[in-house]
Amino acid sequence: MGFGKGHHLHLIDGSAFIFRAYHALPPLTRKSDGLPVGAVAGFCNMLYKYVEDNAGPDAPTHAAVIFDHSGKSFRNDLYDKYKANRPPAPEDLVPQFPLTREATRAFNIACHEIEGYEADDIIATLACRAREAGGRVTIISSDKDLMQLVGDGVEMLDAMKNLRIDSDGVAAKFGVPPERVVDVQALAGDSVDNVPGAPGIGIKTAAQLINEYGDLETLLSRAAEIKQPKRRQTLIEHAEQIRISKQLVQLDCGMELDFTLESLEVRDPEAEALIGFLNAMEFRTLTKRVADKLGAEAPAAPQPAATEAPAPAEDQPFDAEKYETVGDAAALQRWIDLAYARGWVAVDTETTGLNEMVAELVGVSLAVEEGRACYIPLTHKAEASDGGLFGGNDLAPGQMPLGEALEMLKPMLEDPQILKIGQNMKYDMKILARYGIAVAPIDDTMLMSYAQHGGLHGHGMDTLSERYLGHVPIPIKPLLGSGKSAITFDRVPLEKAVPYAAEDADITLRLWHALKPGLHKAKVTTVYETLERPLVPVLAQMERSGIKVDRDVLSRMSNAFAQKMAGLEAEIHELAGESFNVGSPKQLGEILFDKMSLPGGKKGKTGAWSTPADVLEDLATEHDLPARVLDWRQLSKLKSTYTDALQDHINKETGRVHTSYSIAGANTGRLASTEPNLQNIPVRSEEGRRIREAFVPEPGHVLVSLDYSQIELRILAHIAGIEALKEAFRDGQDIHAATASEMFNVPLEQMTPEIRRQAKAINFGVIYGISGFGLARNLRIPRAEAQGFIDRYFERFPGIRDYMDATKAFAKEHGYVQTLFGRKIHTPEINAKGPQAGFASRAAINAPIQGTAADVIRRAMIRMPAAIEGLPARMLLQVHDELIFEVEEGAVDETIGRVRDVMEGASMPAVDLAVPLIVDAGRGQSWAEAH
DNA sequence: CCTGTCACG
DNA sequence: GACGTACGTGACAGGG
Repeated sequence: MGFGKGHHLHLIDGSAFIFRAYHALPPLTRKSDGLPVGAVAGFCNMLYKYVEDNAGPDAPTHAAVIFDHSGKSFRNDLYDKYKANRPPAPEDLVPQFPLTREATRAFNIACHEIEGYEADDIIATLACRAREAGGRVTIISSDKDLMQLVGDGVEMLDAMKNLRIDSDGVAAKFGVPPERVVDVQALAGDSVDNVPGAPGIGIKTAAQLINEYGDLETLLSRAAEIKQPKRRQTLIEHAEQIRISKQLVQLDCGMELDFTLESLEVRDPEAEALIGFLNAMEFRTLTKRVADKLGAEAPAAPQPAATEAPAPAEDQPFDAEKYETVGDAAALQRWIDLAYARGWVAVDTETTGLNEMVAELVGVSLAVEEGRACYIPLTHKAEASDGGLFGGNDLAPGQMPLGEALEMLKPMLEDPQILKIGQNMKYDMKILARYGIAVAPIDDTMLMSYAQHGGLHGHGMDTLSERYLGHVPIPIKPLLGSGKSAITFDRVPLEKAVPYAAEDADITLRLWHALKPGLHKAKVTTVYETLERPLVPVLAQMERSGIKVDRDVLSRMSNAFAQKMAGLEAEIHELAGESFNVGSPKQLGEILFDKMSLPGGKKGKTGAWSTPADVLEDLATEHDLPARVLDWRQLSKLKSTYTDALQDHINKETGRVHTSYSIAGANTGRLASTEPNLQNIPVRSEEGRRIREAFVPEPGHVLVSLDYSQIELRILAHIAGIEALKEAFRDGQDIHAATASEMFNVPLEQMTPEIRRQAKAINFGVIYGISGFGLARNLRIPRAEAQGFIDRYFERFPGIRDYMDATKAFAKEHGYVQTLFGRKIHTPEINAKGPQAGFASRAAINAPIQGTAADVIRRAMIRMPAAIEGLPARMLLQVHDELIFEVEEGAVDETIGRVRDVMEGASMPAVDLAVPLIVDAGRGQSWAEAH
């Protein structure tokens, strides 16, 4: 069969697969002989996933995996320094290269490489030929060098981000259409491949020039006309170098191939060959999975006798004596070389504080294997000779100059070939970003723990170290002291700082070894790789962006609140007949329940009166004093938590407020916002909502807010399979009114706000694991009546009860529940008896729903930087179902369009929801207007 | 440091 | 049959 119209060719960039697999996995070795096979294992898993993902209606008719041939390519003849700054492949990866070819053939997928050419050239030639023959092409790679091929039936697919890149995507990245990409690359050059380009010209400028002059040759021939003297000179001076650069980046579409397009036709895998190979590699899980899939029997694998020990026993004891203090360039270079030899390094930064937007770098520690770690002190202060309390500002001796050390570390920290391992890497990334270093790629032990043990325990370093290494880390407290006499880390003497700092990196590396295999065992690798790890750089960027807050607006509100509160306080004291602290529930309770003998008082655990708002609200119908207290409390809350406190969070340098998001804080997968919490800025009361007027855009910009409409109810409808709910959502109905209509037999056109309100409360109750008591309290109706509502609800939507029962049963059996994307939320209390059991079972019912919604918006956020690249728009905040952007005035509509597309399609392609996700958008000169 | 209260989704 | 319950967070003030 010839290749032609209607055919679809997939071209997989094999080398990219290998390197990704290699860095994504710990250094696995084959049990029987110690052959390193980690990259092969990852490669096979990726191929397997690829085959699974591409079995659908859009399946390719032809496919091939293309590899780079070892050795030099024809480009080295053009330019001897081409790719000269690439480090050699890691030692333990080299023997795995031929094995990946074998693996590809075992999957019965065509596999090619040609001496003297790079994979990109073979891919280019095949893509051109397939296009000429009238077929479609998908290139599975994220390599920007391949983007020049896109267009006219050729697309790219970034398998890691699950992102399709078409002409528009290329244009968004390079600012020019695909056919002009080489021109831009020739000008901008590429530091990774060592393509020189034109010095001082980056992608932005290059695109601008190309768009102005049409193409590179025209530009170079008319370079004399360029207005900016610098640019003009650069282009004239480096014309030859730019032409060579173009040859370097230009892919060869016309090379000779020793095989035909036809020969790439997709073939079914042959069970025997594939299983044979996997078994020989001793990949037990994958062998079994493939065998199940192909309906064949997994051969008896050489079973290791050992039981599955959770964490490998540590044979290297912790020994602070072995940690090295790095004080000069030669020593630092040795550690950098060690990192390159391994391909990974654990990194930890020491700073002057916990606030990454303010703290200054004090030192960096590295670890390359268990027990082998160093600390590079950089800005430790000398101890004062007179023994003064604060010491001087002179630097302690024996430290490398900060600039020199960072200059040496930067290439390694940014090298895509070196995996940087950290515990809570967002912190270190943010610190280093302020010194011009963009750390990547990363692994994060905190997130590895969260992905596999969310709900079981905390994920801080101390907890993890004790649990998985049996080692209590050196506490920081004695080093820094506390209270007034506390010092910052740069004042800690080196002999104490080194053991502490180096140990942190050592622990992190050991945790990585201990936790990495567990990801696969717990089947949460995808969760970690698609929902946790890629969020780190996205959040780091958002937090560094911050949001502008108008201090004057807040300050005026604070004053107004203070005045009103003073008035209320006087009234309250008058009504009470005595002066007391209105803010003390204890004292207030004594006034209300002892002195005035009002009913409904309850005492808390401490024996003090409890005075929550709902109790005061009941009393307020009869008495003025509790009514005034409620007003006072609202103002007090707004003032102390928002209008006062927010002002203290305005960063001196940026004039903006920078929250910090905990990725591993909430059990369900939600983020949590701290210092300050920008996820609980008031909105429900009119008075509180005005606080949002203080959140403003920069001049010439607009705040844009996009939020998911009813996302949790939609997910409930999908998960529990409630036909009536699904239909209502598909028809775009008012969901609470539709629920009310169904439950109370009221036609939609006769719906009253009161009936709708009750249905709304029930809908939310269901998400929370409804109880008659809870609903009764929320709606302020008798418990029996509330129970009647619930019974009727279950009758009309029987799928709900089934879902609740099934979820509880699953949790009881497995000890966890799952979201649609595979996130596990552990429910250790589910089998307890006593009141905890009730809590645990409601939490278990809620977790898949809340957690799936959290996963959806995480996916949207991870895709967002690519989606808005090139637009003058920044993502600033996330509030669970809402994303807030700051956008230049002219780009608002375009931004809303792109963001909405990403958000509404965020579940795809992993989960195809049975209901549409709908996103509402708003814009304005404040958050109040935009929301 | 714990508890109560209340802001958000 | 009684008991106690809506899910998930973080910040602040009071009080020991």
